Amino acid sequence: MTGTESSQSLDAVPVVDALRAAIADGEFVPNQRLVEADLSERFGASRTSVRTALLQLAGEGLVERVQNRGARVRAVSLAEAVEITEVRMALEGLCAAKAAERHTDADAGRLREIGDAMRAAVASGDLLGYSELNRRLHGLVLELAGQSTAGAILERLRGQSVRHQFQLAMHPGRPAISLPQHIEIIEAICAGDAGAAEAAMRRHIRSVIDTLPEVEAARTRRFDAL
Amino acid sequence: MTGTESSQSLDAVPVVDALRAAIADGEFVPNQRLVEADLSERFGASRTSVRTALLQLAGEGLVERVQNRGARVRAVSLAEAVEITEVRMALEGLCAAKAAERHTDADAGRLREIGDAMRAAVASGDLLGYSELNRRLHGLVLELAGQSTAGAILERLRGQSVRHQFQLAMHPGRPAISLPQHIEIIEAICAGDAGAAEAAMRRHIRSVIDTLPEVEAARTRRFDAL
DNA sequence: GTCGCCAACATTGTTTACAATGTGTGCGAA
DNA sequence: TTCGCACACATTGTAAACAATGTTGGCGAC
Repeated sequence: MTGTESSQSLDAVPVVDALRAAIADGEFVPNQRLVEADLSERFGASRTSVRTALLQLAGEGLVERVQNRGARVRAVSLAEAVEITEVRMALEGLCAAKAAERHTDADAGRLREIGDAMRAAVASGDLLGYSELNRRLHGLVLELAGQSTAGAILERLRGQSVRHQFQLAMHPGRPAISLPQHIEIIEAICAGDAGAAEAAMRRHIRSVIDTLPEVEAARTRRFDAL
Repeated sequence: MTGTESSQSLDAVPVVDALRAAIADGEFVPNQRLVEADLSERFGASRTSVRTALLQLAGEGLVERVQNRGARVRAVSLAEAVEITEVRMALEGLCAAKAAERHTDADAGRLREIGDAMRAAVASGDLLGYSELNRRLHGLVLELAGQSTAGAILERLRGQSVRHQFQLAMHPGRPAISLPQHIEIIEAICAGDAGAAEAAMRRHIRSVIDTLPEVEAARTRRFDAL
């Protein structure tokens, strides 16, 4: 008895959401096998529900399936994380440009609000708070862009690279680099300069890409130390 | 062939492919209901297989499903087609830049070969041939880019907008506009100029976006004439 | 005549049992 | 010992029956 069952089962939450959350939270590590029968018991759902959930998550790129050999949590390599982030660069660049064209004065206020909060978080060394604000900023840009297609794709990609992204936020010295980039993005959008907004967003994400290898190196060092 | 065909769709491989092809070929029109039992008989498969296929195609954005009310072919509006093409612009721009950086001399030969064939097709008024060459060019750029993430996304988007794209190829006067753009893309990639390749690709797809409303207008006119 | 309700139908969602496939293990022979 | 082979186990894939849900048409009341 895992004891977690009474609270979360009762299938109030669809299996697919529970599984996605479990993977995102790291309860299942990359390459871990996902046996249908086990998950069925874990979530108190039928094997069919688990099966369809696995199908869907395979479509989202969170799990890998091979015929007659089951599913496992997909491990995204550094190279794949770079690829994913390059796609994000292109797509979020597009969204930043659109946001610059479409935003209202009220939207500008919301953007600057996040910018101010970011400055405060960095000043006080609140890494988790800054990480959360980072999510909110990128999310708001996406919302202002009104690009549902790009938005859906970015959401999926975020799920795939959530582990790498999280490590990034904790990388030493990272906020000092990314804060001015964020401010630059916000100001370009508020100024209604689509070209500048796209360029600023791309510069920002390019620097993320350049930092990914360091994050990976730090992770492997930590792993080797065990 | 960025393909590496969905090695994750092991449930009902034949059914899902057959259904996808049927939708792409227009055998099922947008908004047409897809009743599981009917499809089951149509493809000689069990209802379960059809069901998982529908699940997967819903994930690919080709069909829409509402709880307890079944599935239907997703109709992509003009606005959605524009959004999709804007995403394609960003992603294919990225791929063009990568292709410029990574291509070999042999690759350049293949690119120019397609370019020459395109000139010939336009000169002889071979619309279908030109349309096919267009597909091959974009596919080759994608292959040279070696971006499997972007490739998979673009493949999905192509499936969603295949109808609009096809109409586009038949649009009068279109080849005269797109041919020099294609040549420009090819030359920029062969020159190894990533920035120019990306810019050329984006200009090309921007012009596709600008043409989409006309195509839609022509389509509705043809529809009204019936 | 129209509105609302109820019952029959059509269709999807879920559970269960069964078949097919892949994997590992132990036995026997060279 | 070690290699092959066959059998048993674990796991996934498929099918069919059953339950739940939404839809449609008709009947009666106002």
